[in-house]
Amino acid sequence: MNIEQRHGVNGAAMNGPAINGAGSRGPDPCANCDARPHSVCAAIDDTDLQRLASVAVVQHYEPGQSFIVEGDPAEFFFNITGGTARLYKLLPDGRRQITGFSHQGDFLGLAVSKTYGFSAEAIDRVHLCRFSRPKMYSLLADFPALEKRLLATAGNELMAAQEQMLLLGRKTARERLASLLIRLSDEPARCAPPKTRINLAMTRTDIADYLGLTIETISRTFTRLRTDRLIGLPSIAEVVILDRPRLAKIADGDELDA
Amino acid sequence: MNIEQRHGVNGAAMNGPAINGAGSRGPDPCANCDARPHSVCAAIDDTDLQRLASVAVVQHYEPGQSFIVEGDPAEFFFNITGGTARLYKLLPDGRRQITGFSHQGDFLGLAVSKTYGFSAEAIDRVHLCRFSRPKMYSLLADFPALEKRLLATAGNELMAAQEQMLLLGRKTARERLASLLIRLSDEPARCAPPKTRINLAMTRTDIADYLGLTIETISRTFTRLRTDRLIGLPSIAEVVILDRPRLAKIADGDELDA
DNA sequence: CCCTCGTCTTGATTCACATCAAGGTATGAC
DNA sequence: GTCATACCTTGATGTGAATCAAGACGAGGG
Repeated sequence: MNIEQRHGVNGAAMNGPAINGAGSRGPDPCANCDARPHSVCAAIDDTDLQRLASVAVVQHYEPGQSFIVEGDPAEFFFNITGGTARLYKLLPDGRRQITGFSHQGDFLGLAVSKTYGFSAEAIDRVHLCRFSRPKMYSLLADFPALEKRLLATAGNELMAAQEQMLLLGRKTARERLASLLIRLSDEPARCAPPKTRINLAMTRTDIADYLGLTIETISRTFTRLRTDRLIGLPSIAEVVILDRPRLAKIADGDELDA
Repeated sequence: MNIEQRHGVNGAAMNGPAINGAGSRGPDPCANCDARPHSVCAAIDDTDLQRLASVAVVQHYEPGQSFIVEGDPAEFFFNITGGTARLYKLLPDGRRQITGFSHQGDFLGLAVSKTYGFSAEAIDRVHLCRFSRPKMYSLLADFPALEKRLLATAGNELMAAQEQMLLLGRKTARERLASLLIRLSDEPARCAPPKTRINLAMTRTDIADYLGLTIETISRTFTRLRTDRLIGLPSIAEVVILDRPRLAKIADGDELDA
């Protein structure tokens, strides 16, 4: 398994995230935020954006930097405005389980606990807004619509988590990878048709730790899906879905053989 | 496994759940509800209990009866007032993953979706309150404290789900069972000291489907924990924890051998 | 009491995936 | 260009848990 130490990124970028007070990058950052329509912030009216902006702190993280550490005091909530992050938990010997990937519009830190229950790390360059807990709570008190939206978000994440438990507890390697590919192809287009071409932001190691497998098994399973003409692999970070119906059946555990 | 829906089983109790309009079993059912302190209903003041009672429908289910079916229209929310239920998802070929067990005070149905994303079944005799979605939403609108409480609940469930993903994706059989036993020993006593004696409401099959294993592996692992003097098994449904510190270390993946 | 049925335990064997090991490929530094 | 470094792929082998197969135990019924 993956017991070896994971390396950080070297260079000045590791000396801390770039921080901007919300006021420091334009007249009204929230008004121009392209993540707002996709995020819980959409619950707040245009007229109240000043208030929202006043409690948000904009931050940027380089690939590999972590911005939530499991066990640390849970001081902040986060809202991803760009890039992709991985959320994960570790066992003492280094075994890692990635519990999810967060993208533009995702809200992190819902768990009401003294400390964070997971860690979060930037995969590519991540942009986010940070909210201190007290300020977030006062925001919630003032904007019931925000709370409603958060509740809906939490419900959706709960459903996704149950789906992932089914995957981890009961699906084969082939079914797991097929599930991931189907999900990724559906993902960013909220209502649009599923994509045929997928760009993998994450590495094979990330995929393995997300699906509860090893990189070798991921690699072999990719190869097998390709030789079965279900997918194409034009480059290492790209997947083309060639036979979506069959891939979807495999993902749902609905395929006689394997 | 599917005993429910059978008309003509003997005894009136099996002809569907017993239903009481909230008003039909006493002057103020919510005021006397022993689940209220442990549930989201605690967010509602004594003075507003009439309102709460007016939207709740009390129901009872016999062992094996299901009250949520995955894929059915999600018309209701549920609040367990007594007994234990299993929540699960199925694959077409019958593979089952139990995503959790619900007890007194647990709230079900948070996911905001047209249809239920999981099924729920009574293990022993289950008592619950049922809320129709529209009525629940109007209740939420009138009692912001209720919404806050639901959000907190959802956050906790999300944390539990992440913990379970770690278990299913990365822990060994021994670690999984140890984790379950530690959790069960902590469970009902919210702040009280952990129990030494655990009563298993669920069968070996339930445990297996919860931990992503088979009954044979569960049985062997129980035996092994017993021969290692970590637990005692006075009867088939009882477990006594003999060496909690070591069991907890195993559960956390913190034990050199196995 | 014995018999049945459902559940649990134990043993023998198999298998899917992990581990160990080697080589291939892409990228950036120099 | 060469070299170094990640990262990925493929092959050989090992192993933890699944599967297959008996039995054992306990509760309930006749």
